[in-house]
Amino acid sequence: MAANETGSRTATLSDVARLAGVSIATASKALNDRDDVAVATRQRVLRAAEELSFTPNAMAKGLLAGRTGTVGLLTSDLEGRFMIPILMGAEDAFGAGQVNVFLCDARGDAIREQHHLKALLSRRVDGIIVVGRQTDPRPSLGQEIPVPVVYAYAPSDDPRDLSLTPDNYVGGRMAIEHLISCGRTRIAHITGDPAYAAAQDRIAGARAALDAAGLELVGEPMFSEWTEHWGRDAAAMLLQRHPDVDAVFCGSDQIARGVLDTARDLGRRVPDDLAVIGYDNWEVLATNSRPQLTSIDANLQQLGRQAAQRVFDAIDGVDIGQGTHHLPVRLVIRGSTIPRR
Amino acid sequence: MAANETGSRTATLSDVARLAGVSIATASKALNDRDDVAVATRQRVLRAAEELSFTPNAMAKGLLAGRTGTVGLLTSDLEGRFMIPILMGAEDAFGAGQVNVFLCDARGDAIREQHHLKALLSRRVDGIIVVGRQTDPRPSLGQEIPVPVVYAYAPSDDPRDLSLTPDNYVGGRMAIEHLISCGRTRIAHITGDPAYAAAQDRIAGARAALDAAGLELVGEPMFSEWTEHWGRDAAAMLLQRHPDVDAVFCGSDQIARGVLDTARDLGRRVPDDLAVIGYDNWEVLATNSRPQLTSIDANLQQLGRQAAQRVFDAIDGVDIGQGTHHLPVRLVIRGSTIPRR
DNA sequence: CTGTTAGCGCTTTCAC
DNA sequence: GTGAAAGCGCTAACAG
Repeated sequence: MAANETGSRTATLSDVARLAGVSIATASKALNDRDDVAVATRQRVLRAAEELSFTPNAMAKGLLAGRTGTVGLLTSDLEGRFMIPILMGAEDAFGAGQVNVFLCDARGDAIREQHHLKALLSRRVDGIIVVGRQTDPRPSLGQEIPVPVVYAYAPSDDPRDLSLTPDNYVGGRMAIEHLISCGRTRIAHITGDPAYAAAQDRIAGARAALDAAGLELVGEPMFSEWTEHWGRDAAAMLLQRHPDVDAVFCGSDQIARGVLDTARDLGRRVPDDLAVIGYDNWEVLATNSRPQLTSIDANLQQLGRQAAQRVFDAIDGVDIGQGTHHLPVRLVIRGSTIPRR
Repeated sequence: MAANETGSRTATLSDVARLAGVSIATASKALNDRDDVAVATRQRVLRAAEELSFTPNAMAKGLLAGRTGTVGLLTSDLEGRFMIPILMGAEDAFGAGQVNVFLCDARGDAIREQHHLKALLSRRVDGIIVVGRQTDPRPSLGQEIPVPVVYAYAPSDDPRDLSLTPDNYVGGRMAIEHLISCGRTRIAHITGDPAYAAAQDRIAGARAALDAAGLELVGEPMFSEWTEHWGRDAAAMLLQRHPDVDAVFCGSDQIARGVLDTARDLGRRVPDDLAVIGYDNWEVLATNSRPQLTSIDANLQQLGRQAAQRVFDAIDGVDIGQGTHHLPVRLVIRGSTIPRR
């Protein structure tokens, strides 16, 4: 019997009742631990259910209850590195209870997203989390959705929605403050695509921290792609133009890896001659570099968990508020900024 | 109205019927494109549905139809790199139609898996895809599941189940054949944890290819972790012990990155002096190295798609067979084995 | 304590 | 063409 086709229809509550010799209602009560059932009867019902390997039909239940114990996760870019931890966090928060997650990947396509949204609504999900692929604001799903919606990572462009997004401004500030506290004063910035809100927010934070210390960025921020290649090329240019830099704040761990490569090629010792800090704390990159990479971690899993929690709260009727909330990030210090003893 | 609590209950079919001035039955027929409805009536019903933004209740439908248009995706390691493409492939295959995916991550915990399985069954999913985190066989869910089950990546340990897994043997063979076709004859192998079936299968394939060419591996396969660190250390040992190697087959792209690093440090030119081939074709690693990394791609997205297709077929009553099927992998050639002109 | 009854929202005969 | 009625599997009053 490949891939299991048991001919027999799955057992229903009435099958259980019949086998136990009681009414459906009594069977229901027994199975749901209601206290107005004789112990002996409950035993009999439980045994019957066991024997038939009875599994209650969640849909029938949902039909009555009005809630399905189901939430929709509407992502736009499953492949993206940032989606996964958020998704895990959400799954975690839900997984504990009776909730299951519908995963829908719109592949960044608005039409598909609308289609998925419709499907979720028709499945009567109790709530929806929308996970974007960047921290740039995305179009709101609108205010007409009959269930609570929370936006994670990419905030909604409608301030009436509730959005949770990592605090890139503070991230940029923390990175610089760390470098300064390591005694660096000639700090440059290499980052990715200037069109990303993330890039700009981090720069703003970085500049604020420099300002506060009476410092300035060495040269202008260098923009291009979020890749190792760019990190290498940019570092080469930087070190030639400004040989006196003593630290580089990188917009991503990938860029930082490239910077480390070039520093090595040019005989600059990290962190002694040059401190390097990355962003995202992509473990597999950050812990396998030489030296290991100090980085800013956006706590995405926690962000996902919080989004889920908010959806829960809203389902329970709690007012979860609105607007875009910037969640704390954290600094993870490794050998690329602090010499190991 | 944050997070959208529209006070009014979502519209039901009977609301639509009332507004259109017809019976529920007629409204149902009109909305489902049944042909025994007058054109004018249908128009009226459709307009009413539109006006109330009526969304049919999939659960009520499912109760009647006996199928839910829903499949369960039971993964054991969401974080893993291999899960995602499979998951995407499956979502793709399903997404086209009316099917939605329930995502459950068991975090590699059998208890949690059982719990999730129960939840899926009670939600009356039409089928289940089980995605493992390695290519080592995993415990079967058993033959008692009332819906079709397909195992992806990690095969089931029960041959009565249907499993789809990448062909690591052929992958190993292809890697070596490619190196040989590049004129290499002194080939070594650096790989990860010997306890992984993947590691052993690839070695077996590699040895077969070497045999066929009358060659032998240089030294024994070097086992440890699947990390860049190990790749660097192993390469250093290898090049010292066997300075005459002209190619290294690596068990993962991460290891290969490490090997490239060391080769560079020791002044070995890649690919001229030393050809390097990785495994997994992890794009972000493979395309950002110097030179770019030739690698074996397991076509995971396609594997996911196929798994979904099989589940579909089984739902439609097609016999999908049983046993473990090894799906083709492919060689992606880049600069680490072939000099760029 | 237990069983009867009435639905949840929808589709589907089967009369009219 | 259209509508009344019978459920899908289950829970929640309410009687007994």
